[in-house]
Order: sequence, then structure tokens, then C-alpha cells
Amino acid sequence: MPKPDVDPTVQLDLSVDRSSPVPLYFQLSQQLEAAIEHGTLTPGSLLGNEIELAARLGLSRPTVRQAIQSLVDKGLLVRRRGVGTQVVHSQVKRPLELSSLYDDLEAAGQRPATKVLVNTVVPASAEVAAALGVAEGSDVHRVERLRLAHGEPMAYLCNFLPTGLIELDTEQLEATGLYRLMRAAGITLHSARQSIGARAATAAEAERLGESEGAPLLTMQRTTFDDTGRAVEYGTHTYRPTRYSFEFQLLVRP
Amino acid sequence: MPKPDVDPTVQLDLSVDRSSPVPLYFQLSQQLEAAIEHGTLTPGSLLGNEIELAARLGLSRPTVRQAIQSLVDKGLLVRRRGVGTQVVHSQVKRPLELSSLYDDLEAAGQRPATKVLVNTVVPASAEVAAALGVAEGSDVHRVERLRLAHGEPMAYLCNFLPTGLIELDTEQLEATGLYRLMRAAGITLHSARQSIGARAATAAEAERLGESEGAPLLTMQRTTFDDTGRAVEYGTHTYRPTRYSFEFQLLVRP
DNA sequence: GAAGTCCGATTGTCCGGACATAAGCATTGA
DNA sequence: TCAATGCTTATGTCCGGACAATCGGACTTC
Repeated sequence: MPKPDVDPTVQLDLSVDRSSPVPLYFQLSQQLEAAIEHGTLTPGSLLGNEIELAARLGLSRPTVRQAIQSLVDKGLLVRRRGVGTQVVHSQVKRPLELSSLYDDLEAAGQRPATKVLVNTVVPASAEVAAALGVAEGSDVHRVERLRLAHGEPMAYLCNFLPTGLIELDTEQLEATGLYRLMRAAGITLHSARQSIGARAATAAEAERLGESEGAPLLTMQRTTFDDTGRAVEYGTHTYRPTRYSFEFQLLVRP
Repeated sequence: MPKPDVDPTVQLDLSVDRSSPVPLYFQLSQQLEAAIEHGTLTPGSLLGNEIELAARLGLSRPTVRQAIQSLVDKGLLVRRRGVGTQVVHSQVKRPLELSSLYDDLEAAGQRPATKVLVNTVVPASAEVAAALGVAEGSDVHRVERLRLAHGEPMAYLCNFLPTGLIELDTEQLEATGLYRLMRAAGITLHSARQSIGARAATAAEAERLGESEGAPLLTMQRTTFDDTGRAVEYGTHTYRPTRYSFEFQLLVRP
């Protein structure tokens, strides 16, 4: 009794363009990822061994391995010695990214609106100075924004940035997200330290967000670093929990 | 005028043991990581070029690159073409891991206590069935636990697991965390989908956690998958925000 | 029939080399 | 003075091969 429905080895037509400046391993990994996304490579199916795949594409095994490894790192594939490489069948979409609220909302199809409440330069408090690694009392940008979706307030964002890094234009801040501005200014974001908690709204917070005093709020503090390790942003955000929650995917790295 | 305090190229004594079964690249990456942790490799310092490093250790360049790359993936190093490999100087400690509350607490030096409130098998509700990918009404484990630290309730954990995967012993559940039990049972955790939010405590929740009704609670829902993509656990947790918050590190993967 | 053993398949590790590409610096030129 | 050019240096990409470790199934043996 044949069981052709379990873990078939899929034959898909792959090809690489050697004249392209795009690295070969990247061309391959993109095609494989597309095949997985598209459903051509079904979950649980075997990818066929590396050697043969390399021969078929006219590539070397290290190149093919590099392509496959990048997808393993993304959590899309699982390799098992003596078995082969399998497509993981789960709802894994994207690993957690360092994304901004603005991008999140835009990706969700909502057209986010931003109202800049404050855009000024202030002396750094002890807390801000510690987070940004600058001297207490030195000048830092202070930006307060209200993020709205469907006309309703959704989050109150208060950010601090070192001066001299970026020009903070109020109009641009209302048109796009802070992260996008920073990237456009040539800052390469590298890592962030986040803390998510909850607390009751103060009277002022309730007022700003259209909630009542004592209502539960979701809070997030984040310090973002660029690739030299400098802190480039520190922010304390409060969200209306009925309108927003943090959703993300985690991967185990053994 | 010499400026020896900026980005020196560090000479450290590294060595590999070729008779060890531990992969060479792993030996090297561990030594480098230890040197960074220990402060021998100071933030901002250059690592010296790969070729020379390989020659000094009697390794090939690919092996050295593999070691360095693993640390780049961890966010400890940054490579720049034409410049070299630098130690990132930031407070980056660990990337976000798929960890259990139990492990978190233990790592923080607190001795967590667990009280199992419910450990039974129930028919799956629509919500649980959807999360675990089983038929509605089919049997699933239901475990309710209260996690305490310093004798104070800290979180209320309600988990659902498919039957047949693992034997859930109440005593073991009180002695250690659920993830540790699953790993011990041969389940290799792979990824998880998490959602963190907040809401006001109901009367029952307040009672359990020693809060008052309407107090803000931090909530987390998580579905965990093993490496075949099967959902192996679904849980809804509520935390006392005065006692617990989620802290983690993010890395940008371009 | 059950246990242990062997073997093929497949990934894991490692080598030594080659050329391309980008960044930084010094030199050169207008 | 400042911009363009070229050199040096380092990482980025790629090759083709070799052997080891592990998994799973088939085979053998008791």
C-alpha cells in the first residue's frame, strides 16, 4: 500500500543567473523561500540532498549550503543528519524584527496618523542620560507623539535622541516613522533592549489617550543601538491595550 | 601624537585542540566570546584580519570565518568590508530566547515556587483546538499553575498540551518548568508565536493573584512548535505588572 | 519474534585556494 | 583648497574536494 502523501522529495525548477551581481547563494535562497511561501514546497517535504542540488544548478556545495543555512536561520527549514532537509510546517512567518509601530500599522493595512505634541531640545534627565550614555544635563532631543489609527488614539510615544545625529523635522515626523527617518539619515540600526510591562493610567495619560484614570495601559521602554554600539534612541511608550498588543515569533537557537 | 586608545588591534592567545570532538570553529567562537565577556576584547577593538588569525591558529579561513560569523549573528561583532571586524560596544547581552518563566526567575537568582492548581484532561475548546491544530472536543491536557516568588504570587499560568506527547506529573511540574519537562521528554522546541497585552483583572483573577478587581494585568499568550511544526503547547498567562515585565534584546537582521 | 549489527544516505566539518568588492588613505590633479 | 584617482587592506563570494558523524532501515542472529 503506497503512501505517496508523506514527505515527498520535491523537484522544482531552480536557476541562477551568473551575470547578476546578486550573490548566487542569495538568488537560490530567495527562490527557495518563494517556493515555500508559494506552496510549491509543501511543509514536511524533503528538499533533496545538497550534492545533487548543487550539481543540478552548477553550483558548489558550500554555496548551496549557504543558501539553505540562511533559511534554516530564518526557521523555514530544518536539517537532520542522515535524513535530509525538510520544510518546517508551521505558521512561522517572520522572526521578531526591530520594527517601529509605524511600520507595524502600515503592514497591517491601517493608515497610521501621527500628531507631534512636542519636538524640542531639553537637558537630559538622569534616566535619559543613563539610557543614552550621555552626560546628565547635556542637550537631547525630546519628541512626544500621539499615534492614531482610524482617528482613534492608540499610543503615546515619548522619545529621546542624542543631538547631532539627525535633524528632527516635525513635518517629516508626522509623515513617517522615527526609525525610517533614522535609517534615511544613514544610521544603521543594530540592536535594541526592550522592556514591556503594564500599569494603571495616570490622569494625564488617560486624558491623552482617551481612557479613564486607572485604566490598564501597556507600556514599553526601548533603547536602540547602532552598529557601533552607540545608543541612538530611548523611548517610553504607552499603548491602549484594547487597540494594540505585541505579537511576535521566536526562534530557538541551540 | 599617538592615540593608542582608539580601536587597537588586540593580540590574544587563542588555541584549538584538534583532538577534541568539539568543532574547531566552535572552540574558537567560544574563546572569542569569553574574551569579549571577560573584557579582554574591549568594545570597539579590531579583531585582526581573518587570514592572519587563521594562519596563527593553523586553521583555514572558512573555519575562522564560521567562528566569527556565529558571533556576528549573536550581535557581538560587526564586520565591515575593508575595515575589519569590531567588537560592538553596547550592553548587548543575549538575544531573545525562547525561555520559560521558570528559567527566567531562576536566572534572576530568585527561587521560584510553583503551585499546581489543576492538572487534568479536558475536551479542547474551539480556541485551544485552533491553537494546537487538533479537532475541537478532542482530549488535551489542561494545567493551571500559580508561580510564586518570595512567597508572593507573581503569575497565573494556564497551559494546554496535546495528549500522547508527554506525561504530566504534578510533582515534577512543581519542581521545575514546563519547558524543561518537554525537553526532557525528547521534544525539541523550535519556535513560538507570542502575543503580549494588558487588561483589567476580573474578580477571579484578582483573587488568585492577590490583586484587586480592575487592577492592570500583563497578559501573554503563546503557542510553541517543535521542529516538525507541530504545536506542542498553548498557554495563556497573566502576570502582576508590579512583579514582572518582559525584558529582551532584539537584533536587526538585514 | 526480538534484539543487535551493518550499511547506505545525508548532513557536518574542514581544507586551501581564487577572484570580486568595498572602505579608507595617500597621492595627484585642477 | 578641494576633488578625482589609484593603492592597500580587509571582508564577501565561490570553488572542488575530503573525511567524519549521525540517522534510518535492512539484515542477521539468537
